[in-house]
Amino acid sequence: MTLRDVAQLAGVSLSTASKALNGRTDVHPETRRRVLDTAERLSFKANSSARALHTGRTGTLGLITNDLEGRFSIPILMGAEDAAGAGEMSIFLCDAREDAIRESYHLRALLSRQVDGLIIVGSRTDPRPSLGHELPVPVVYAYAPSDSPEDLSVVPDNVAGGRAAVEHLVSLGRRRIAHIAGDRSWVAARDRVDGVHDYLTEQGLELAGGRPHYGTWSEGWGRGAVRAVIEATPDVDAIVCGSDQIARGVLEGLKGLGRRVPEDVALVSFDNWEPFARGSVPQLTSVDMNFEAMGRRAAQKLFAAMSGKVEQGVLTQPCRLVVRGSSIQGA
Amino acid sequence: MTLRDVAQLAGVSLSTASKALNGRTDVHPETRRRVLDTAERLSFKANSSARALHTGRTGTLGLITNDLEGRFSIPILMGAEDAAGAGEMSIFLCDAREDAIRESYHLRALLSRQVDGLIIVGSRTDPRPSLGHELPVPVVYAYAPSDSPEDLSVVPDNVAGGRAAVEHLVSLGRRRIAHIAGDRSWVAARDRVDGVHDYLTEQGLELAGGRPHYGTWSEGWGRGAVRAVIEATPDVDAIVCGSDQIARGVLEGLKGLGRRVPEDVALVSFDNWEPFARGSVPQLTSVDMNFEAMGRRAAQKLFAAMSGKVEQGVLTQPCRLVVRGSSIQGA
DNA sequence: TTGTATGCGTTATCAT
DNA sequence: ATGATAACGCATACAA
Repeated sequence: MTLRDVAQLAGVSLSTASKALNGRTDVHPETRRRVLDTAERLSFKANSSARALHTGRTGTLGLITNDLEGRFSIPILMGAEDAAGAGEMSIFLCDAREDAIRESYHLRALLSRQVDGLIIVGSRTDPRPSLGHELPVPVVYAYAPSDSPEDLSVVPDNVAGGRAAVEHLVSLGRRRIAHIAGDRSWVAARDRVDGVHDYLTEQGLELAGGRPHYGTWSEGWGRGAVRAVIEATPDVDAIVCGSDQIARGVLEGLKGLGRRVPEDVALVSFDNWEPFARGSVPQLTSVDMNFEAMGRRAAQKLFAAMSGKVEQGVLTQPCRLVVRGSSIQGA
Repeated sequence: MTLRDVAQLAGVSLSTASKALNGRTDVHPETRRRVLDTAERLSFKANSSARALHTGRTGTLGLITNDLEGRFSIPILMGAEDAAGAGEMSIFLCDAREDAIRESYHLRALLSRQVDGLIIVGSRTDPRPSLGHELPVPVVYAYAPSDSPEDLSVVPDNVAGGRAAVEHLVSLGRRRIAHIAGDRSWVAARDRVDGVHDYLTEQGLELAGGRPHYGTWSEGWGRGAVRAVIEATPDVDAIVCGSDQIARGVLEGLKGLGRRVPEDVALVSFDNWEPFARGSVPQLTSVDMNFEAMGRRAAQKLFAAMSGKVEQGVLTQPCRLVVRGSSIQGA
């Protein structure tokens, strides 16, 4: 099924058929209708290799991801699909599995496929090595920013997320707030801590126990840490947890200690990973990273760069507090 | 950077350069080396649109998925990447979001991009509508089988998985085994029940309480159901749970009832979704669906079909029991 | 063994 | 308004 067939059946020349299908001017309305009709009838779709060969644009994006479970990359992919609009763009998804060799391998393959742009998704918000500035197509880094200020990156605003979490608790009248955080070596953990600390300081408050408790991103850490927190500051009335998984551990620990959530201790966590956040009793109030919006934004910036509007630096994507039963009774 | 440039710098003609790079015979070793060297030096990669236009093969696969979180599709994608071998294939990932309109839309787009084959991933193992047999490229259905016997599908062997789960419990000496299953309307739930039932019957045993307990795929269902089970059959010494999430609820419920796991009651579940299976205390013994192997298999079958070896029917992919602390002390 | 010439399906330029 | 024709970059049949 080629354009030639369509042209023949419509009784026009190849070039007229092309113009008609591409919505160009200088083609009689009647002729255009006839061409469109026959194309529809034959369910003709232009061969995109041929088109790409001529136009130099393939209408494809490369998405290289490094998060093994696709927890970030699938929503980001969906956002990018949306941003592209009526399916003008198709996306190659490659999994680099945190391996630089594999990543550069995928990179070469994608460039050879003449993708129009690249989105690089990391597994944590710590800066990652830049792919360099010699690439023939624009690149946007998502979730993990590039370590080069000349690149463009989109990352979640974890500091604002931390503020939002603790602001919510304060607005509920809680004042003795502890923070059981994630892994100190992760920027995300420290950013969240910073946001919490900033807001408390502004309000003339401070963390129960005077400092955050760093650990690991696990339920086990939450279970263990909450014992220490309750022991050190028995009057604590709220806990900010570094992730939903930590919160699940904290919740379990609090039950074991006879504290009710949210009556005695309110909980707010991060990620809003629904299987975890909505599986517990009570469900978790959590700060959502807005991955899909991040994907949309990344793709939009990519399109902008493709049309010449290059931008640099790190853009932050607002987070969104989702309130559930762990912080408000009856929610 | 085109082949012409490479040829020019290597001092040969276009066609000689092409032959040299494509490893064809009838080219002087010395000449080939010179061409390969210059290609390497210029980091030349053939324009795949041009190649595709000529050969009719794009070296791309389309993967249309319907599972929102990418829990199935990412491992399946990885498996397919592996099966393709040294990165010969790139994969378009499209998310149809359980929407037939969107699916057919992606389908059209992928066909217009001349993908060499298609993998269609569903969100549950119930049969799904076939895309038809008029497609110009081979299709393999993964996880959710096609409802047409003329198509080729690869699905997890949930019946064998159910057998494996209960066989493990019986081998540990458990005899009063209950089954808190998932949603009865899902084939996966019924298959797992069937496997459990078959093995028990073979062994002259039967389920504690005489029948499985169907519900929903949630922690909440597990929490509630386990109370009823313990009440009805207080001497139960093992429970097969329809999913890891159900098992998490069951585990929590058992603790509330003062039963120890695994000493009093052993637990086996399905999915081996690590964040859940490894987050609890004890960790969950679980039946893994082997998604990555499923992806490899699907891709292999696709490649076979692409080279003429068409197959039909539903292939089952073996599951794998992962033993952890919920069934064996000290594990 | 090497080079010349042709075609893949499309778009774009230029006559008509 | 329409149509002939030349690219796009590569692979191959065929001539040298």
